[in-house]
Amino acid sequence: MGRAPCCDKANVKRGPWSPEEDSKLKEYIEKHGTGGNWIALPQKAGLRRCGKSCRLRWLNYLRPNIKHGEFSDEEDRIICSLYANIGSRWSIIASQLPGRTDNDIKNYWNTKLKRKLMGLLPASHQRIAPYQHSSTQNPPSSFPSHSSLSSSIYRDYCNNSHYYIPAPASSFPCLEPISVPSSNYTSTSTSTTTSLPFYQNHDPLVNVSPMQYYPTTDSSMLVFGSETSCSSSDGSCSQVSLGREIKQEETGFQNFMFGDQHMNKFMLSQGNMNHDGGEEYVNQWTEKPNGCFFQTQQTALDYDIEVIKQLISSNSSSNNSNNGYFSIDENKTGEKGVYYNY
DNA sequence: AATAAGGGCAACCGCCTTTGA
DNA sequence: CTCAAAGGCGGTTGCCCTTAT
Repeated sequence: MGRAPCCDKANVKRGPWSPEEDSKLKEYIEKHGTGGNWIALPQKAGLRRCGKSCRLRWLNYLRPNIKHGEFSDEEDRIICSLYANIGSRWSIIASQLPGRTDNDIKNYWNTKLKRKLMGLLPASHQRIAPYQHSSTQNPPSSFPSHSSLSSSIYRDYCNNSHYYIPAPASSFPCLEPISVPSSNYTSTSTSTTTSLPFYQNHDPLVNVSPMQYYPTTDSSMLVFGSETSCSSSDGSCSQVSLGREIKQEETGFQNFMFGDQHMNKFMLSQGNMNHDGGEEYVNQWTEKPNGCFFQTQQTALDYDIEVIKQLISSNSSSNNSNNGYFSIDENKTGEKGVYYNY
């Protein structure tokens, strides 16, 4: 026994929208709004369409300020950065690109950008990270300090130093912090569209999914690695681990374990200007009693194109219906979360 | 010129989440 | 608190156009 259909499929028109239908829908919404009820809208607007279809048509095509056409390098960069961190969360990615719809970005990624990354970028244009360890090397035994990693790498990358081979202008110039609207992620967030800096989890010791980034009740922190649901009454939280487990022996800072894939590090962070106008790099990792790491400052947004490539590869080879990026394992529960302030 | 193959994109499908009665 | 309806989202499909043979 399946779910009841949202509309009478036999009596609704499907397929491409005609200009007449477009103008009817547009006119109706401009005059009356959506009324908060898409299901009832088509009838009121005199359309023989499913409400969902109307919604999609409006959101993806008819609503004002929709941008169509070529994506800029800047947009490419943002898409890649976010994809590297959160995977195919198109609506979130779209929220960072004014005028672009999730559908647009999804199509663009699947048809062009992915190919661009996988096929057109010559190896010589891909970044060579100085800290990238070989598979025979032992991973760092302890959590690294900031100075050895993010900030210097970021500067080097931006300056096209010997650590990095300059990328073509059309690929990925120096990256900058990206924020995501907090309202998307947790019931503890406000309804405003305040943006939160968007960080990759670096804690190798926990069962982690970079897709999870929740503002906590402490507004200065983000929690990674676990889906946190807090009951409104007592404030207690249960956490459901969503990521695939990271093997203990693969706990190097720059190496995540996603399924069977080693992932080179990538990171997003936030610059902090000091009084001299220069950037201040004071990343400090502090382990809390509960095993969570806190980073007090971080300055670089950085990722390795290999990360994206491997994500693409793992996606395409995965049988997981959940887009192959991260599977939700609801049977796993954990107490650990990783907190970052910003 | 005809046809096949590939690419691009709008639209649909179905699942999950949210909302409100 | 429960449950159904609606909204939202990501994955997939299928049509149309372009390019290659």
